[in-house]
Amino acid sequence: MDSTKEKNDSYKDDLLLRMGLNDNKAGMEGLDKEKINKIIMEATKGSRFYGNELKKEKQVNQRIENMMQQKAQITGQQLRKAQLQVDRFAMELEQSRDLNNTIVHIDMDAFYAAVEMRDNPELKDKPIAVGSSSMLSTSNYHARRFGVRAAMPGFIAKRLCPQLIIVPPNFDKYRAVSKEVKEILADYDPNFMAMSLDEAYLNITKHLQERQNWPEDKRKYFIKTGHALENDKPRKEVNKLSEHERSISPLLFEDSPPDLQPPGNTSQVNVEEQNNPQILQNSVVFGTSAEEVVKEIRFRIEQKTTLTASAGIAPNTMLAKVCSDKNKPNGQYQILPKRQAVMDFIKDLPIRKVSGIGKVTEKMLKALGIITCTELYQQRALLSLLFSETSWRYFLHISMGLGSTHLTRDGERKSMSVERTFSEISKAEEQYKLCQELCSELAQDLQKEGLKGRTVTIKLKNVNFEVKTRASTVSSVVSTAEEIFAIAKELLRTEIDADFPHPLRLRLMGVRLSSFPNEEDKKHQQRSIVGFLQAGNQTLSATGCIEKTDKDQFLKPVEMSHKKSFFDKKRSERKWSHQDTFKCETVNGQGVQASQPFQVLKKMSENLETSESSSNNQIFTCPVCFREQGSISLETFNKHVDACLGGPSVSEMFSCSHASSTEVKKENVHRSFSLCEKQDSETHQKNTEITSEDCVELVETVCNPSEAESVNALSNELSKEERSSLPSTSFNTERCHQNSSCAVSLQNEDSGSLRRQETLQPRSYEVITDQALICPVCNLEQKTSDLTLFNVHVDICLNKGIIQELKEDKVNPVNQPKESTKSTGNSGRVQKTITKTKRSGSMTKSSTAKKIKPNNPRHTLDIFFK
DNA sequence: GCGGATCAC
DNA sequence: TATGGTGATCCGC
Repeated sequence: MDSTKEKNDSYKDDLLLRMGLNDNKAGMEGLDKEKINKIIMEATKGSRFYGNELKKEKQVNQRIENMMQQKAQITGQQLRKAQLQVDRFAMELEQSRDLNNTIVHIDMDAFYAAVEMRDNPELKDKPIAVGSSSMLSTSNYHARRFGVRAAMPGFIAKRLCPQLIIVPPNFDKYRAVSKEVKEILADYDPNFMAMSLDEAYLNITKHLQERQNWPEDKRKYFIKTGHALENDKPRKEVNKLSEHERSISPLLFEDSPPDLQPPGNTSQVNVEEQNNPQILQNSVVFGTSAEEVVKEIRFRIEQKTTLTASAGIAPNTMLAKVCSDKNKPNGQYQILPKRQAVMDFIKDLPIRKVSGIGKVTEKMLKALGIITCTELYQQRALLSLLFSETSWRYFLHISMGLGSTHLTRDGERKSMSVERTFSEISKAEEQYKLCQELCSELAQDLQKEGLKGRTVTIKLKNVNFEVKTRASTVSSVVSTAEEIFAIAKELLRTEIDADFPHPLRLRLMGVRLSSFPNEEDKKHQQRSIVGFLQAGNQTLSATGCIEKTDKDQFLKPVEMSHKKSFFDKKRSERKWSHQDTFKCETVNGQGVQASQPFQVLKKMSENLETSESSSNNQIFTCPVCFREQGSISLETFNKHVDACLGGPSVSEMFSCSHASSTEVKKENVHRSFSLCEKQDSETHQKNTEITSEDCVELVETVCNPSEAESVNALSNELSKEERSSLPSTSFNTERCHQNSSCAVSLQNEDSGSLRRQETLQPRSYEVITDQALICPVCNLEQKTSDLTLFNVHVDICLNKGIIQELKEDKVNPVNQPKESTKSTGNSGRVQKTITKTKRSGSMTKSSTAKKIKPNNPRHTLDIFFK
């Protein structure tokens, strides 16, 4: 959509802040700004929505106040020092300024509304908006004169403009039109970056070079002609294009018929049809400059879709985006690739125009007297003391007119979610049901992209518009509706319980899955799998295609001998960890990583499970010696691998493993492990040194009176449903050992952190036992036969234990995490040690200046820093 | 890793 | 009567 930001400003800012400073252009016809604001206020005042907006505003004001206090404490010396450092960076930036690229930002004008108008001539001269009575996606320019904007609820829009026609969105249609536009764009930059259905960036640098040698013929386009009455229209449009674009006013745009062609004639002129003399009556030749190229693009878009687009041309994406807004609608603007041209343009540019500077950032900067880019530059030293490094560097880029000069390809998706707004739902039953439905939907979407992830997040918005998110990360990826729901349900339950006896009065619920394994992870896994299964094992088919390089690596171990193979490394790590004295240091919040041999086995077992032939005897290839092991049982094979590794029996590891895992960061998790492990070591005395030690260590660590209670507490955390539906079993050492068992081995890592080996995956588990699944935490038999689900259950149980532990911590402040934490002095609060610092070497900041939470210019940052 | 916030579209 | 959905990122824990 074009300038959603501006729409929000005029609507919300004026509504809430009544600052009257934004450049709302709604005044010429329709309603004047004051009247618009009055109507909006009347419609909104006293609503819950408004109440929440006020609350949020107060928070922002508080942030600003904090910032101002910090500002007041900054000394002249600090500022001078900062100035030097920032200027050094600014100089580097200046030196690396790149004006050699021609970036174009294309933005379709009032896209959805324009499509609807095009396809329904009755709407042509009327104010329309696309959306629903609760929310509008966009409005046409006619409606905008009444203050009707995107992101405005339809019922308020109706008050502003009673004649307003609200059209429900037809996304399929918009997608189809968008595709047509993109086909054109691809001619100029096959790697163009689509930001949405109606917006895209192009890098036409290469096209421009090639175009210089193009004959006129190649730059010639024929104007499609409709019936006689319309004949002149297109030509007129084209002529307009050759004139100053500024002369094309919104009024002209509004008045020009959206359907230049009669409805019946849908044929479009394109390159293939150019030779058809019957269609062609007129033609236009575009020049070779960037400006001409963009005119050509817009011309072609209009010819093909009967829709207009606006465009910006500049040396980088940030500027191009701002430019495309300049002569909207149906206009274009160029910043010439000269430093001075850039600076002139930037000079008085309000920072709010820049993508990434939103309402809050604008307000915070305004409090510092910063409205334009010039002011942003002038205050650069101060900003470096008040904002995070990410933020002030971003600000500096903007203030110097810098941005990305190349378009980065879309990275991999990081999350997927579904959420829904509804009329109040307060009954827990209905909330669970809804949650389940959302999980199902999400699972379907995930399946389409073949995604699995480890973090489930639920989002709740109550009737007062207060938003909460709650997340849980489990050890193995999940993707099915059942798996996700098992986790989401518990998160929801915790929230419901927390407010008991009051119900959660919800107006929105959402479920998100994230922590998808990245490419690295996948390759890693592949390698492990291939290593085990490549030798003529059919199960390869289950893993899909294998990369050649990976394959080679395992097929020719001898040739690889000069390098340390993956397993070699793991083997030495393992030995090293055996020799090293174990230190029981935990880092709060530290993730647990799988130790390799275990991981490998897990993956292999998964493969066995998923393969069609899951008989016990398989042909295995040892990942250590790379010898085929013939048709043997898994257990025998495991023993062989162990022998190769010189480590403990794999079968022991299996039996000494946990059916699930979570992060070992809370003590009660240790406790449950210890209890279990204790039993385990009694029955299995052949534990490795390291595990034995660990067991002792752990048992000692938690050997206090509350330990048994902790386990009980965990099982008590289970819902009534679960308790009633499951057989009540006392903690059973035998089961603990056979079915789940707990602590595996602990490695001493470089960081000195305590890590637990990745616990066994359910499928591995299934390989070795077909007994009932009993949760090692709550000790209850689980109904499910789905092992992933079982795993999820155990993770949840463990997480619940963590929650329980936190509650205990609250009650008893003495019970604080002791490792890797430091007291902050005054407050007595405990902070986690900073393990990672993003600060660049040369930059230091005043220790007194606590960072203000900066804005989050998502893709702007992408664009800036990639 | 979690939760709140900000931003874009 | 009534104020969206999806995805990303950052910061401080």
